[in-house]
Amino acid sequence: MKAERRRITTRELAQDLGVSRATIDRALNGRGRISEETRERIARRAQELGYRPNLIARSLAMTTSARIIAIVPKQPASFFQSILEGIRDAAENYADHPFSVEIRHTSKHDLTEQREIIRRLDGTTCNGLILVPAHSRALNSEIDRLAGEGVMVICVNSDAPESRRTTFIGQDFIRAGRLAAELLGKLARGQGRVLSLGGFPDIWAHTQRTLGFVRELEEHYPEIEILHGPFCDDDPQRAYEAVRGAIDSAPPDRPIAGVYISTGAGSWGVARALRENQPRKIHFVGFDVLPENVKYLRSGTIDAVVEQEPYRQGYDAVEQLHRHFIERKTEHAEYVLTGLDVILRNSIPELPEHGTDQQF
Amino acid sequence: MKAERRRITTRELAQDLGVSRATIDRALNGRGRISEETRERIARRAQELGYRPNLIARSLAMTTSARIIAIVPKQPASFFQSILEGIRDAAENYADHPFSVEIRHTSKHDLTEQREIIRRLDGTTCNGLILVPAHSRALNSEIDRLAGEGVMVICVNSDAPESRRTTFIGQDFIRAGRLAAELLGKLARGQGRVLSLGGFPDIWAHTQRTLGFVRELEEHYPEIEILHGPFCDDDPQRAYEAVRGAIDSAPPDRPIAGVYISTGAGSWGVARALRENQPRKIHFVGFDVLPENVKYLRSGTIDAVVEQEPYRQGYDAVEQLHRHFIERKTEHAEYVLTGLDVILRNSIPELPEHGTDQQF
DNA sequence: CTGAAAGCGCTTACAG
DNA sequence: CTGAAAGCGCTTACAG
Repeated sequence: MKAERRRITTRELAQDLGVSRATIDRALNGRGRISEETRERIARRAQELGYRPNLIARSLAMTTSARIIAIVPKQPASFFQSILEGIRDAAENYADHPFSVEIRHTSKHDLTEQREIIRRLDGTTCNGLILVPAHSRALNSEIDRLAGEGVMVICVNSDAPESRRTTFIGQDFIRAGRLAAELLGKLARGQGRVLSLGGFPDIWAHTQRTLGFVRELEEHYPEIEILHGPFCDDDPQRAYEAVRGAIDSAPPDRPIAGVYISTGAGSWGVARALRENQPRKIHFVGFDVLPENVKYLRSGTIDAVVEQEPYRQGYDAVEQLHRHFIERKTEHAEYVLTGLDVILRNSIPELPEHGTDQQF
Repeated sequence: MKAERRRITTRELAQDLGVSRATIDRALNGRGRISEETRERIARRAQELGYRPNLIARSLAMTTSARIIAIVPKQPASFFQSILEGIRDAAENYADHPFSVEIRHTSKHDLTEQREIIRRLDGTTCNGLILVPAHSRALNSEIDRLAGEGVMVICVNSDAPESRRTTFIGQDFIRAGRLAAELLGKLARGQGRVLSLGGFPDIWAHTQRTLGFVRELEEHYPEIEILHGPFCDDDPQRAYEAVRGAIDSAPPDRPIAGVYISTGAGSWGVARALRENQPRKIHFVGFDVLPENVKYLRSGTIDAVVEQEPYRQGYDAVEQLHRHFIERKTEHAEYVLTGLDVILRNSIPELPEHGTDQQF
């Protein structure tokens, strides 16, 4: 890049020190028997001469491969497809390296099924695990067992924050909720009643977003009254009913001015209820660029969604594992924050290729 | 990744066909003398057996290196720093490949200086060029000359659309303008007068954004009246004065409800004028996450900026060149669209590390 | 027009 | 505890 001199090789380093290249390898990569004295001498000299291994040569020479397993739900396809593509593209990118990514599917985003797969894994069958945890706590013991066996576990999209997973890759959920509140507050001009709906009570992403949402309104839009609605899991139908109920039972002099829900699939349930409530305009900020949500964004029923870049989450997870196993980086950020994008109608270029999951 | 069988090598392919590996290489990589007949036979068989070269082995073996030159302005640092970091990080990522990226700085984003550097380049000194064109047309003949000599030219951040550059990496400017209009229209609830200010008349990014802005308002917010203001180049002071003038001369019964400007540096000039106009709230959507704009986002004077992911633009430019020279991909998208993000106060995690350029 | 052989910078049995 | 040598899958002079 800069006018840096050609990098030094193990051969030159070996010659300089009067030892063999095999010894260099043992010293620098901690393999097998070597006297502490020579190890240290070699390490120091390598440092002095600025030795850095040629990673592609290493990759070409290595005989054993790091085995990564990624557990990804099949449904809802419109959401997990993007994470999957990110994982696949990154894996293909590293296809020539001693590094393989195998994908295991669960039928849906379900704790029991996910736990079954993880139970059968151990430190001899894989070196790394990519996971979208279906529960914020219930997988901790399995994750911790794997971590104890030397498996590097990465949580993607949602987190198991108290487990021994190495890294979480995804949204800063608190800020995501705050962002939705900020926009909703602006659109409502800081006035009126806003209905706040929950997702799953046991999914970290959902609870944290609502926390951020409420905090932001309280701090910056004190005149907005928050109407706390029920958890709707990730179920559009329940979200639909909750919104209908709130609209119908609101006193005429204090109507609903805005709606919030902390989940992507719930968002289009909310949107359907609001569409039926035309022509009264109720502001609504949801989550995730799902095909159903895009439809309502186009028609104006959804003002905006906050997006989390699922493709990049998948891609970055593989990259992080590559950095660990191939580049042998030892430091790993606990949080890799991706995607906190406000998506409006004009943010969407065209319909995503994959179809929708259901006829809702 | 999947349970794909081990990839076939040149050695096996050669054995299968009863030729040498050198011949395989000549056939597949179009090097030197080879009879059309054997070339075709080898190509067909390679296809049948699904041969794909091991790219890291290739990189390790190659003796000549692709030379990439990137021309990046030093000022304004707060903006170009990010592009530069993207370029540097990507280049470092490929440090072991026969692929070098050299950065040449201009002092500011200036046509004359930029053209001087390009004039001294040719097909023997470099293979690829990364450029943030300082003019939408005036560099065309130099770009075309380089393209004619086999240099792959990539425009980043702004475009020279009628030149023979291979790819433009950056925003869809029309949509960026539309997005700003959509948000401003929503915030103003489709009512009132909106002042639209220009940037440089010769920078593609600026003119196209304003085009998109005007179209969106006309199509979706027909009741908004557009007040067409002057070009302010990229000068905060001129933007400041234009806004002051418009506010002062607006008739009391038809005040300014919103402001738009198509440039990032202009945005903080607008914001300063609006801050002085407190407490009347005038909506404002600008461009780019510059430190000065972040300040006004925090205080609420700027409602939002539309962001273009400069880091990624730099990174992707290097990656595209790598794909061409190392992976030898022959197809290249003419447009790689990055960053069309709406940034609100809560989108910003913390102040960027680098300082500001001037005391404005 | 084609092939045999050396080499890129590492890792890894194998021998001592 | 240490070294000599083969090998990863390509490219590239060199020879024919």
